[in-house]
Amino acid sequence: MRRTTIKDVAEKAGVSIGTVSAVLNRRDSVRTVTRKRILNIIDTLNYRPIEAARRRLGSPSEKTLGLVIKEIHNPYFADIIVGAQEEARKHHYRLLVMSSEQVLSREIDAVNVLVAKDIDGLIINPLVDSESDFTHFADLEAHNIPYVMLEGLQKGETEASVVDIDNEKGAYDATRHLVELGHQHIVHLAGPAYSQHTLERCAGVLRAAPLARIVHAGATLKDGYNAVRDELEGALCTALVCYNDLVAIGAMRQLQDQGKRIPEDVSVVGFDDIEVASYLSVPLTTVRVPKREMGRKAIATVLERIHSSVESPSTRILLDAELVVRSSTKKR
Amino acid sequence: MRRTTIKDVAEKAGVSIGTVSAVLNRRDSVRTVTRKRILNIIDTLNYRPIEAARRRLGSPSEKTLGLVIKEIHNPYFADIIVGAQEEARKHHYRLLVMSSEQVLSREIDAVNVLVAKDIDGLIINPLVDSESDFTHFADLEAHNIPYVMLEGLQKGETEASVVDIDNEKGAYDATRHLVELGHQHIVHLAGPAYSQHTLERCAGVLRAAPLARIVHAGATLKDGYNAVRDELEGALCTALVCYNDLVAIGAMRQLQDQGKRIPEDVSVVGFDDIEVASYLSVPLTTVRVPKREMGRKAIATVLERIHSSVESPSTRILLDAELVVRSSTKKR
DNA sequence: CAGAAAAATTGAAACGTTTCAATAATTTGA
DNA sequence: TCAAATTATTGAAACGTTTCAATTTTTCTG
Repeated sequence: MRRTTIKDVAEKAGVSIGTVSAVLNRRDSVRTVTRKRILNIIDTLNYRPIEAARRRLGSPSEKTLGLVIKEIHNPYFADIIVGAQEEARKHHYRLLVMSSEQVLSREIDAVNVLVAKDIDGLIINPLVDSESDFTHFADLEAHNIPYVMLEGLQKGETEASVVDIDNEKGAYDATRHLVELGHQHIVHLAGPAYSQHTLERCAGVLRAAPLARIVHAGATLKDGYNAVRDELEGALCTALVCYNDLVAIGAMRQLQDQGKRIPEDVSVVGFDDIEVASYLSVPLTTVRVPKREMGRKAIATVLERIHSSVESPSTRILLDAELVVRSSTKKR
Repeated sequence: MRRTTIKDVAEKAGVSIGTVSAVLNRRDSVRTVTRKRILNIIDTLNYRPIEAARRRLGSPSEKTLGLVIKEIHNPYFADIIVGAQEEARKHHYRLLVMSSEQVLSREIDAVNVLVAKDIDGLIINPLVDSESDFTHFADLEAHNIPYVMLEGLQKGETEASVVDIDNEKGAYDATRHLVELGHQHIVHLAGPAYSQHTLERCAGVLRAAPLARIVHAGATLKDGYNAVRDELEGALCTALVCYNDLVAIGAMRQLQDQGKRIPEDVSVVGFDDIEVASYLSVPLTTVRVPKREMGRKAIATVLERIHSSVESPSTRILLDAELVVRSSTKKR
């Protein structure tokens, strides 16, 4: 049972495959009658060109971009995806999304698949990992596929552009807010080791409150819940700066389990401003990250690189993030 | 600046492209010395076969499956994706995810892209739409691409298998729970029109509580929030059955804004059991849907179809969903 | 209505791979 | 050491498209 090909169409229409191809590619050199006849047959035969065969130097197939995120569960990424999709769509590009689920081998794998699927550009939120030998980025460069990162990487090896917010400043603002409210015992539930953001946000917290205690937590609801349970046992703590909103929600749940009230007993600040943050019983004070905007900007940036013939220099675009004060923080 | 091809490798290694191809495809007919030399050169040149060129009858390229969901923002889908990814991985398949964001044209588009990218099978959570002419499903069939739906469609036109839960029963159980608690004024915040689940769940609610009032809401946080604000103005209502957990959370927020307590004044039941449901200040009573399991099962089912040579009959697999009682519901 | 100009169509090469029959090189056995 | 057997390599066809120069058909002009 063979797949229908352009040849079948041509045969049935009594024309050459060249003519069918011309119709397919909307070249206006085909007579209206012929075009109609061919279009008809395409329809009856339910023919669709096999994308894989369309490539030829200069005709880079359906325009497709790839996006590799760290985890599908975090609404933070959902927003980035939506923004990216919007922008990609606007420029008639398709977006293929893959998630590394915080495993480096999967990140590498995802990049490989995407490259194999012949994408024209890539957005990636890379994992930070000492194991990382950066070959997948080297591959991208070797294949001449422009890419943009949504989180800078330490090593200067890669020449990629970065679209992000100023995480240090965001964390500083959040912590500063607590300090101004009179908090003296601030704990920072820090993010996962595989994230560059973790480092940047720690730095911001410490700049605003040098005495803050840093506790390793993670990036998920459970991480926040567990960190408070395991690390804050009876510890002196009047305010929590969380790596992100999910961690904050998890932490709040555990705090509540321990009979502590928010914000009366403990103030909590999140990060990201995911939608649900404002729907909680105690609406969360958090740092609003322009997630969609980041997605959009990232796409716009790769697109620029794709279309500029000259080797554009790598840039670092930092969007604004601002503190949104709601009900989870209170004067001490 | 041409891309490196197999020819370049062959030339540099002083062998024929056939030999390089043999190495690439792990055929054991290549002498160890030759293999090593070629592998080396592949490495230096950073060569990677252009996937697009690998297709030939019988060698269907990198094994890839597609997954089309309705919206990226709902954690419900995140879990399905994770389950699907797990199962796909286990069988050495890759998963490409696209979201229709509740727009039919995008769903069609997504299917087209995926087909063009040469997927071997597809999982789709289809939009219900009167406009839908089902051509994209017809296309899948014409291209002989097996697919599985995560939500049945009314029309009997398509012969696809379905993996789902018994939504009618789930909604019945949820509502029955409220009835048993003595509630007489039950309102159902129903889902969006584009979802088959909406119909099924309405039916379940009405079977358990024929007098329940059905209010059109939607599937998002905002939908829940707005529905309660606009439709329940002073209406008699002691219990809410929500289309899903997101709607429930939105509704609870609005209820709270109106000074109502949960569950003392109003009991609320959700649907899906997304992770955050159990982290809320008032943990949500909800119907637990085995989301990962569904993702896994769906993949397993397409895979079966892909590998069975005979035309396997379409099946309808219903997984178990059960009510999880937490704190958002209370005796009247 | 002929000839020229313009428009439409054809046909073959090219894209980068895999496959497989044919050939070449190596190993084995006596 | 030689032929046979085995193993390794080659070369060309095939996959389904696009492209573009060459050819054919149609339209226009006087």
